Amino acid sequence: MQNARTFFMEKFRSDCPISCSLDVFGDKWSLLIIRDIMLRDKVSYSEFLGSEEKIASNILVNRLNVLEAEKILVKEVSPANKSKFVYSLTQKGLDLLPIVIEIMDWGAKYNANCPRKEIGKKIKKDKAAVIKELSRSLKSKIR
Amino acid sequence: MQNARTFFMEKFRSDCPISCSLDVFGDKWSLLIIRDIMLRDKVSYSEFLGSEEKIASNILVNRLNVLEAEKILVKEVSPANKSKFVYSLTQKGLDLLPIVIEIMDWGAKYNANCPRKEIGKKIKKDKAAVIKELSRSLKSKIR
DNA sequence: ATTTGTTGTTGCAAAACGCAAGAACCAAAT
DNA sequence: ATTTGGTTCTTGCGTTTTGCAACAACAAAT
Repeated sequence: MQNARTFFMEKFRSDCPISCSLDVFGDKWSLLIIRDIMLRDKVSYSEFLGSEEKIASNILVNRLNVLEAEKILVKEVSPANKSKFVYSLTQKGLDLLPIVIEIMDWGAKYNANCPRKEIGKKIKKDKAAVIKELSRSLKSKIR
Repeated sequence: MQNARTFFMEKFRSDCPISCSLDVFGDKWSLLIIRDIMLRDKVSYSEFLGSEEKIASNILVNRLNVLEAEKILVKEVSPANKSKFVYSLTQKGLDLLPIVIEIMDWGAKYNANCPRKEIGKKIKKDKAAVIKELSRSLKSKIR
């Protein structure tokens, strides 16, 4: 049995909250999965696998497992299809929404090749309102 | 000579602004360098190298080069010490501030081992005010 | 000339990633 | 019972990235 400090040290580089966050989702894929759930109504492995960025299946499994272990996502058998799993956000996962929105806004602002769609224009006009609205509609789906 | 589309494809996985952003700073180190500049008044290679997370020197050089190439940072000879370089944020780099603040807030909220310091408590109380205030004070230093 | 401070490089081992193929599992259809 | 189709997950293998340690390059100060 290891104490809390040992556990912490094995997992995190420092006690800086930014560093700790990046230890969890600081990679090129994790937040894209979160995006798919938050903004594209995707919920299953096969839907994530189909996204345009073409994540490899082994990487996807690994990231889903990490996000589940971190209690950002919850995995359940689909009510509609018993041979399928669906992933839902937890409150902790939903709280990533402001980060995702800010990243989207920055990316749209500085990439001519990333045309703002409806959501992007709304963000540019009133970011707080978009976060509030989305947060409200996602709230009803959290586990 | 390649056209813009080819250039874009070689660099980015898709035209999603979130994906494009992660293509630039989606790793465990880039935003820690930005944090050091924004919140800890660090400006030089040796100062970044000294941070508690202990980045390797080759990784640091690589990330600084990427951030400079992306026009997030600007590298100049130090006015005070001619054998030293200092890195400054550009407007594009400064615009990462809301992302950094949101990540810090999330990390502090969900890690018992990341006690909120003064800045963290301010963020919890009034996030927008902190961003506004910091943005204002950093604005005078951008290149 | 030597020392000191700062930035950057190199070699090598370990870890993570990307890709392709296919295995495991389950449910529904035949 | 067997097959089919859909979904999830694993494996092998080559590539890329990372981490680590030592050290090289350079300029300024002594």
